[in-house]
Amino acid sequence: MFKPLDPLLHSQLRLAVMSLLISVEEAEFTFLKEKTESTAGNLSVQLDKLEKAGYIGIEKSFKGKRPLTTCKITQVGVKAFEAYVENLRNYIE
Amino acid sequence: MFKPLDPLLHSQLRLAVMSLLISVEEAEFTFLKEKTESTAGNLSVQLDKLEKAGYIGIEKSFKGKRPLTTCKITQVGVKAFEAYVENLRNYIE
DNA sequence: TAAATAGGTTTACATTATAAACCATTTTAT
DNA sequence: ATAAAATGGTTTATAATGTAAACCTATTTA
Repeated sequence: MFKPLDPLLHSQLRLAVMSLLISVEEAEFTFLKEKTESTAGNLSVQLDKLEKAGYIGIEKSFKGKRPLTTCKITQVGVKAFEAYVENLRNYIE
Repeated sequence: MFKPLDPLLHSQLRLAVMSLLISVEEAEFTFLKEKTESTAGNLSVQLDKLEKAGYIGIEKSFKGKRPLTTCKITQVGVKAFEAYVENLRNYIE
């Protein structure tokens, strides 16, 4: 009935990030920060967790002279997100 | 876009409890415990929080000689649950 | 009458989330 | 030239949260 909800995804900010990343090729740190209206610190920490879980990939480069962090959802991440949503439905429908 | 998710409802166990209570006249502690597969301690704590928020009402009585705790969702609780679900949709759809 | 069960509550602990503080560099203003 | 502000983040300290273990009272069973 109530399947466990992946704790990594059952977090407002991480869920918002995954929600953004699932519908886009890739996204920059600042884009995610604006869309989620989070602080940089919080976002940084949560992106790390998602990366360590293998849900997203993070690439660091430069845009001009400025550092640039680019995020991309992985196949593992897509699967996890879909499973989470599926499980969640049992709670809210 | 991403409206804040009521922290009181964005918790696996509390959400499961609310999900059960919303579709039933009232429910006993032991019923909720079985359906949610939670420990009694955890359930007790979470029910307290829901009650303090005014999302549920808790009545204590006796069934025969045994203590009986009965829970019932309030109108405030119903509203909060519906708002939560509505907000959540932006994250998962 | 001792032990097990029922129906919980309290509390201690571990995990988590969050923002404040920080860092390196770059741009703008003076 | 240089001080001040802005950019693009990361680290870390603290608060808040979730959870189960330990506990409690009463009842039933052996």
